[in-house]
Amino acid sequence: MLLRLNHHSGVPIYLQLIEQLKHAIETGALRGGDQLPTIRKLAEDLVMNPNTVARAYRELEHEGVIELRHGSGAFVPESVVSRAKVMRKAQGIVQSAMDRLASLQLSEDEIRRLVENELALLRNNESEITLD
Amino acid sequence: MLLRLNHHSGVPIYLQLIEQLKHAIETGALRGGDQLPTIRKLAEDLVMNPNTVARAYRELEHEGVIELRHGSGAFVPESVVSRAKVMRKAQGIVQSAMDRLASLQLSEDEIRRLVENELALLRNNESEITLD
DNA sequence: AGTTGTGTATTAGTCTACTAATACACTATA
DNA sequence: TATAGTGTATTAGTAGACTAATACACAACT
Repeated sequence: MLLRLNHHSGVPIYLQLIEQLKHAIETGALRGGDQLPTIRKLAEDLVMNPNTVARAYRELEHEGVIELRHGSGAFVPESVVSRAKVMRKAQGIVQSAMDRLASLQLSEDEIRRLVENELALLRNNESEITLD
Repeated sequence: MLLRLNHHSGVPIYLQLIEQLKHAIETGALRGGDQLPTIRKLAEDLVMNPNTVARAYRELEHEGVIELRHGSGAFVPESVVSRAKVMRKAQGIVQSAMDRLASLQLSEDEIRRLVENELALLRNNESEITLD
């Protein structure tokens, strides 16, 4: 398994870990039933605190991507296989949208704001203040 | 001009201001050549520190959306009119993509991660760590 | 020139996200 | 039931983002 981490990007390590582990599952590097590296083992290899790895694992479990067994380890459930297909489809949607946006000369921050705006609309929880 | 602000959403006020002011321009509530509300005036109306408004204005200028004239005020340059069209197009792209993603039952965080992933790919600045 | 209204800069306080240090609790196996 | 290996919980330190307090600098107008 190959993990790409960047300690100087400003992106929290635990988020990068989540992304990379998901990628490993989606590409088949990790398959249903497989056991993931131990929290301590991975923390040692990556030279970081076990809690940081634990946080990534915890969130992955919360999203249903992995399964944590207290005292035993972390495992990839069989069910994620079909989910991987969905994620690949989603990734394609995002990629084509980003490509089209990039050709419009938008900055990254502007793209992020458009996305956040749409997400907020799908949620809808705002109050109003009126000026003359 | 109507401003929608939410002090309890966790989204920084200055970012909400940026979004709302852009929206005002894109919808035509603010037109080319118009003067925006004074920093102090807007800060007073919205009951916040002038620096917070100033920050929003500063970033909007950095993005070319408004023009700051030291001692005079903040203005909407004529050039933003064509840009508004581009932004409307971009907004449409994002909206359709978000709709399709939402129908795939993705969480907001998952969508954000896909977006960040694509943005990173368009940039490309990572180092690798290999595990056995 | 003076005055008033404008944006700008500096500094500091507060809050939260992130990471780490450390101790705890569960499970498997001998 | 002992022990080694696993995930879990609590607490604290650090850094950065956000906002505010305050003083500065420029521009228009008399």
